[in-house]
Amino acid sequence: MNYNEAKNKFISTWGALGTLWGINKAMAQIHALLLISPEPLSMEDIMEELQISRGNTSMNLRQLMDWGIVFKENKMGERKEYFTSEKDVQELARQIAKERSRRELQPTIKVLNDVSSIQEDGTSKTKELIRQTKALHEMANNLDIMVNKVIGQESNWITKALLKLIK
Amino acid sequence: MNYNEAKNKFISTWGALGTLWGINKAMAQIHALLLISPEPLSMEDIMEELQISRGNTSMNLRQLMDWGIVFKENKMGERKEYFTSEKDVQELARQIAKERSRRELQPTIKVLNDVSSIQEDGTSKTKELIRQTKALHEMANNLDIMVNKVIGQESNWITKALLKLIK
DNA sequence: TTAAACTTTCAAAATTTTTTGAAAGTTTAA
DNA sequence: TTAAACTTTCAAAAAATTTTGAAAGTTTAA
Repeated sequence: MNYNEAKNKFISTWGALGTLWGINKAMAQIHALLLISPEPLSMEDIMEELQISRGNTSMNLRQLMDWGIVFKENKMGERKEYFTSEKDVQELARQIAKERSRRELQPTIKVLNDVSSIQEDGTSKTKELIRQTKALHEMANNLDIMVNKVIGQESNWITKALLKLIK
Repeated sequence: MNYNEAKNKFISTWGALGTLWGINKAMAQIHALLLISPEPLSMEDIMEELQISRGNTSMNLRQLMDWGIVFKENKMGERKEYFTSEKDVQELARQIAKERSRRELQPTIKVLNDVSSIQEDGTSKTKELIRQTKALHEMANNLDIMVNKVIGQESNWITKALLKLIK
């Protein structure tokens, strides 16, 4: 496998994987491309490399910036905007964990809390609803605590967390 | 909020959340419905409750069974098939973690390994591709080890893992 | 100012995913 | 056997998501 084959394989795998996680292909591929690019890339560069339209590129870059994993960069003396991604994969994971907690875990915990707090009425279906949503609430909450522990940790956390879990 | 409001809120939230994770709405909602149902439900019950077609119900039940989180049950003296979900949420999480590792993490690790093993050629772009895919490989691998630790653990693991991480 | 060089927006088109429902398949009881 | 009671399959329809590209918007240099 030479450089170009490897690059294409990585970008397309990352795209497919994104799809599996509810992230669209273009967004995941732009991220993959920036991640392995030693230099910042312009919108033209990205469009050209991935064969996607200007609008698509613009919108997905914006989303990646909202996620806090891609940044604008300006080269001095140039009007054009360039983009880089977060290069430290631990920091990348931390940022993604943080955003997913904020966007998904926290709203879920809220709903589970509301639902599990309904008035017990003695029927088995109400009992079961309360029991199960309470259990899910507790689990989601513990997960969120774990995620936050990990977010607030210095670099190399994944290795450290692993060690703690193993022993 | 009464029982029906709570039930509907839970089912529709679970559906929306599934969508965010690449699981279709019907599948997530069938799962939610079974999770809070004290009794096993038939296909008719599910179709009726969620207002979805027979084909849709059949296909999604099959997927949930492939995931190992929904089971067929036969009531004696009845030909109809009934379905229940895994009720223990820790076991549920364990099963989901196991399947996601098998379906997503392991293939990803394989590709990252292949891509990061290309021949170094002294160019900065090759160096960066190797460096970044190696870092991702290491991270994916550590995650997989963590997941497997956790899968192989007895019930209540999430609380235990949490305690270990906190101290 | 103006206009060139860029980026963003958004309605429409393309694509992908999900859902439907009827036909085909299966199982069981008689 | 047959037929009733079910479930599964799958092509077509519907729905949801993604992508396009041109027009509108913005910024900078002169």
